[in-house]
Amino acid sequence: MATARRATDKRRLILDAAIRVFARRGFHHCRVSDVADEAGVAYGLVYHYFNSKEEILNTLFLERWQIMLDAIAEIDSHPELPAREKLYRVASFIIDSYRHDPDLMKVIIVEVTRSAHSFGAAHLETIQEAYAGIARIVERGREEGSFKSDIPAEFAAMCFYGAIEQLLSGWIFDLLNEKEEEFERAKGLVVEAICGGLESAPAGATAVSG
Amino acid sequence: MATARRATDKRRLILDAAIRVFARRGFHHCRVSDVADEAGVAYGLVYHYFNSKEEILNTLFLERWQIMLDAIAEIDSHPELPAREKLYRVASFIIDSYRHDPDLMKVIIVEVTRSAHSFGAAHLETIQEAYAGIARIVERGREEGSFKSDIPAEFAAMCFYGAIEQLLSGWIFDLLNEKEEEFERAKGLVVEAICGGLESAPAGATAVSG
DNA sequence: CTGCAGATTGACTCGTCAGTCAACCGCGGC
DNA sequence: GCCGCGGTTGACTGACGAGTCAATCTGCAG
Repeated sequence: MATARRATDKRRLILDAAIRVFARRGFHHCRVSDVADEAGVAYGLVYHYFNSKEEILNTLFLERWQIMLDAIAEIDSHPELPAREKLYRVASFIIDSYRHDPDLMKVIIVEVTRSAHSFGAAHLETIQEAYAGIARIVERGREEGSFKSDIPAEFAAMCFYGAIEQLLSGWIFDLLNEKEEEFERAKGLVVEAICGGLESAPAGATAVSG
Repeated sequence: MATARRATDKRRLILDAAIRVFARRGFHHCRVSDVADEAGVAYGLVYHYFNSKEEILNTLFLERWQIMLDAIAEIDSHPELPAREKLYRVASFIIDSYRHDPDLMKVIIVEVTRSAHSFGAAHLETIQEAYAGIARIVERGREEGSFKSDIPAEFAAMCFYGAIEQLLSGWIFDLLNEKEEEFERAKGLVVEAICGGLESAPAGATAVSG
């Protein structure tokens, strides 16, 4: 199996190199040879493991997105948790994903999630599943009475996800500080902003969780 | 002046054609000849009015973004308006921009605002001015006491803008209904979600004071 | 009518890659 | 020691598309 092992390693090597190269130069602005060079591998080998440049990006996206979908489903599978806590965990997961592998998240967001042409369109349904997962959490919050019923769950989910993606964009574009504490702080703040709202509660009704 | 007039017309013709073509196929997936054809103009004329394909997109972006920056500043210049009303007007302006010219907004968002490579990076400062403008509104809300002080204004601005951009993306990607009523409804909902929060305000919770 | 200046044309150039392919290696089996 | 078969190599091709440019047109001024 030593052979099989090594073959797998090279494939992984190429994928990891692609993450770095795509993150650095962007999918459209880099050459397949850049990926091969970064991986320390011959040009042709890339085409031994992948049918096209696009397939590399598709692989990276699907691999990672599925992990996120599973995480969201797992978080929502605890009936005892309040909706706000669930959303906090979702925000945590996404922000930690960025913290742990910023290049990969950058590639996924910039090249797929936010790219209406080619990749965004191709993976539209997969992307939507994340919104749907978040919407399910909000829906439960509505059912249990902790969330308002006049904001549709799907709508709330898009606002929540949009806010988080904007934060990630802030880090990606270097508009936000990437210090460790900032990540932790952002988790709490984004949940407070979306769940608690920006307005101060006149009658002193702002709930604080955590 | 007849000559100058016609020259201007052709330039505008090319810009408008570019909006349609960029929106339909994406900046990277269309040829300069597509733009020329769409404008009903010879290939070379595009290069008479613009130095490069990129310059066309830059022109479109700067033109429109400045209008938005002015609108935000104008909205914020009314001291008598409460912060929530100001944010409502900002949301209105952006959503109406999309309603009025979806192709242009699609191009700006997909190709510039959400494109970390090339265009997004090039116009980073200009884009940031919009966040700053919204942050200024939030800051005033904090000062006048209607907004919480524990969420930084810049952070709140990014959440607000992110939520709106996500909605526009929903329309762009055809995830959301483009009916007239939906646009109006979305304006109110997004402001309610961000300002009022998702949580229903139950009696008696700890108030956070700052 | 003539000539100039700017507008307009579109065939052509030229660099750039994505993807191909024929040859080459190295290891495991016989 | 030889064979065969994945794994590996990188020079090459073919398409494509941005940008150039010399020729042509058009309208006006003298």
